[in-house]
This record gives sequence, structure tokens and C-alpha cells, in this order.
Amino acid sequence: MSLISEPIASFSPLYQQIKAMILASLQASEWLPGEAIPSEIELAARYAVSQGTVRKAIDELAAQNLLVRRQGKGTFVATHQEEGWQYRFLRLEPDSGERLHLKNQFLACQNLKSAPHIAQLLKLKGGDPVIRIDRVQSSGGKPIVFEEIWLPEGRFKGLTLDALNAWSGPMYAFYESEYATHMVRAEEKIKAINADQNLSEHLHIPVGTALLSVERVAFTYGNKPVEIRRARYDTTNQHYDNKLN
Amino acid sequence: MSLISEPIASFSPLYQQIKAMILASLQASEWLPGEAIPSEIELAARYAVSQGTVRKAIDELAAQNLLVRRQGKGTFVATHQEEGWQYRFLRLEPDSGERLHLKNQFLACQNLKSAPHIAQLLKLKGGDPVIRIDRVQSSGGKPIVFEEIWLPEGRFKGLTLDALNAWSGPMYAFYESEYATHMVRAEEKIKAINADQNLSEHLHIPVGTALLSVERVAFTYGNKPVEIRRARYDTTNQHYDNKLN
DNA sequence: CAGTGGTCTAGACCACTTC
DNA sequence: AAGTGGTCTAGACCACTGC
Repeated sequence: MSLISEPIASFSPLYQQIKAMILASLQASEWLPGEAIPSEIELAARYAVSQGTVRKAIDELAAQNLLVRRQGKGTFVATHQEEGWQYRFLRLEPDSGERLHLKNQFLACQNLKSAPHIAQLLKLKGGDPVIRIDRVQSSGGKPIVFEEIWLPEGRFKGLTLDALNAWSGPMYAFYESEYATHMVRAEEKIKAINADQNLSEHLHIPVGTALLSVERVAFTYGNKPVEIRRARYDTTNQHYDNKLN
Repeated sequence: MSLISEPIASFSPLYQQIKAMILASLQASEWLPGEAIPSEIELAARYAVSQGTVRKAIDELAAQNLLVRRQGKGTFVATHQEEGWQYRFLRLEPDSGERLHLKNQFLACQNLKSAPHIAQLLKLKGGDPVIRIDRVQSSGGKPIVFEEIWLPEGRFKGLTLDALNAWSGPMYAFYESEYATHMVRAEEKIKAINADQNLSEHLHIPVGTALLSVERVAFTYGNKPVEIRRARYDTTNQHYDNKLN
């Protein structure tokens, strides 16, 4: 061990500080998903820096998909309600290459005490209340996806099966409009598993069939985990598509 | 159909043109992987634009991982030989979270006439010569990955099993140093399959075990596909890790 | 110390959208 | 025509590397 202590932050460019301040405003819901943020000139005045410095901050936030720039119109807070952004996190697509259209069927929505595993991923204390949702998604009448979802009860108070059934559209748009929670990024761990009795029934396939297991943790602003998903995909006629750069 | 023809390129910013010229130099091997490209000031002079315009072009190429900037030293052509970049495209990691270390065993390296399916992916004519490599990769003595690789024979002339066995290190570093071929990006399609007799033997698992099937097409400069891989992962103790943004 | 990339500014002008 | 983001420039200065 060296006696010389590490600098906390040896150097922090102005535009990084601006970026942090814009991020703080997003997190504080000063501007809501879908809304325009102030123009570059206004922000430059507010923070007392040049427009170029604000531009660089916004550039990086846009690259992270937190903001969306539209020439001639303004810069907007990213939203899952936008056309073409509803399925931003869905990597499943038909082998034929067409667009996948999934029909939702919610099976259950229960309030539970969190198991240690789930609590840890959501950064809750073991036993803290969580909501668990079960659903099946179908394509052309065939069940393709079986999914279990865990949410922290604190943020999603009063969520019921009826509310879910009343909603038509992507879940992340639902979270946004009903619980002011915008998903920023997610991490997935993928495995192959053999279908058990339960999955066999839900997906109408023989026991033992190979299925894709996708475990996802989704995060809002500030790297806060707010949703766990455990999905099982039948990949007979569709696949998980990934680009590596 | 409208009688008004679409503009080919309604507007092309200077920095995009600079980007295209740098890209052309990379494709023409004017600067090799691992080498430094000329300084921003030199490039600005060469293209008769300001340094800022060159910067923006380089910024985008760096964001695509084609170039790597190093403050105080210069800008370098990305290479798979670099420490930490050898496994840029490998998304498999142990459930424990440690680093995966795979040992290579090449089983075969044959010259074949390409099947239609492979030829199409490599943009060859059906029947054009291809090289097929079979290998198994093991972690801690356990076989984890069985992989078949197809390469266009034209670009990889004279590749033999002996040459592969003589090489210790990642394949993409091998392609780079022996065949002047740098991989830029890749696309993967992932499914779950049940192990057949052949896979059962290679991976020492029972027939029917669920395996991850990963089909990859890898591209060099100019979006040219130059490698097909069909991998099978045993995901009992490891998983495919993916980040969604 | 010289050379490289990195930050910041101020200003001119262009392209797109809306009124 | 006014307002927005997008491009391009020129210049000053900072941070990091290596001789």
C-alpha cells in the first residue's frame, strides 16, 4: 500500500459537471419524458458557460439515449411511449426477419415478502414487500414467452391485475405514465434451460424442450435497479438478436 | 410512385467526408492495427479543414471502436492484440463473476465447397471454396464451447491445422497478424437447442441437455462479412452477458 | 520542453421546423 | 421571420506523455 492517497477526482471538465446537473434535473423530474428541455442557449445562460460546452454535455446524454435531439425542434427527454422506442429492450425477433407482435396475457399480480435473491438485486432489505407479476406473451396465437416480474412495492404502490389488464402497450410505457418511472438501461444474463412441467404447460411444449432463460435487471436514473425479470423464450421460430461493436 | 426523385445525399457535412476518407485509409491498410495515425493537426492540413472538424470525425470513429485515442500519445488503429481487447466479442462469463479463461483445442481444418447457406452469409457464390474449422474450448478441464468456423478461402489462403495449433491467443488476433484482417463488428443470433449425440460427446453432457446456440457473422472494414461461427455453449456454470442501453 | 489529445470560448453561418 | 439544433472556424489554454 502506498502512503500517497489517490485523488478523488483529479480533474473534472466543465461539460461533465453540466452533464451531472442536467442528469440531476432529469432524476428530479424537472423535465418529464417526452417533454423538451430548455434550448442550448438557455442552458448555457443558466449554467454560465458557452453553448459549445452545453452541446458536449447534451451530446453525451443523447449518446446514452437519455435525451433525443431533433433539429429545428429542440432536445427532448427520452420516453418509452415514442413510436419505435416501445420495444427498445426487446431483442427477440422472428427468424423470418419480420417484426414481432406479441399479445399480452397477465396471469397474476401478488404482493409478497421479497426472497433474499430478489431483494439483493433490487437493493432492498430481505423481506421488504415486492410485487410479482406473471404473464405469457403470444405471437400468432402461440405462447412464446413466459415471464415473472418483480417490482419494489414502495415505488409501485397499488398496482393490481386489473390495472395491468386495462393497459394495452409496453410495460415500460406503463411504468412511465402510471408510476413516473423511466427505464434507462438494463443488464441481461442468458442461459439455456430444459423446460419443466410448469413451463411445458404455459408454452405448450414438451417437458425437456430447450428454452432461452433471460434474467434482466432494469435501472432508472441514478443506476437505481427497479425491476427484475425472469423470462423464458421458446426459440423454435424466433431468436435473440445481438450486435457486437 | 412519385415523379420527384429522392436526393442521393441531401447534405453531407465536412466531417462526414473526412470520416469516410479516414475509413478508406484504414480499409486500404495505409495505417495498420496498433499503429498511430497522423496527428489531428497533420490530418487537418492534409484535408485542408480545421482541427475541430478532424476531431469530430475521429470522435465518431473512436465511438465505433475503429480508433483509440490516447491523450498525450496519439490516435491509434484499434487492434485485437491489445491487452483487454482480445475478448471484445466474447460475452460468455462465469456465474461467479470471475474472468473466464478458455483453453483451445482445434479438432479439424478442412477445405470445402461452401454450402448455399454459408455462401450467402459470406456473400460468396454457392460452391466457392471455404475453410471450416472445428474446435472445443475448455474451462478448468471441462469442455464448455463447441464451435464451427467458416472462412472464405480466398482471404485465408493456406490456413492449416498446424498453423492454428502453433498459435496461442485469440483467433481475431491471429487473423490480424497472419491475414491482415481486422474484425470491426459482429452480429449474433441466439437460440436454445437440445444437445444431440455429437454435442453430447464433445461437451461431455447427456443428450437432450439445453445448450445455447450462438450464430455469429463477423465483419471487417466496409461491412464485409469474413467469418461465420456456429457456437454451442454449455451454460451450466456460465452465462451470456448483455447490456441494453 | 515539445508534441499529442482534451477543453472552452465566441462568432459566423447552415439546415430544419413552425408560425 | 424567428427559433431550434448542426456545422465549421480560429485561437487560447489545459492535461498527459516522453524525451
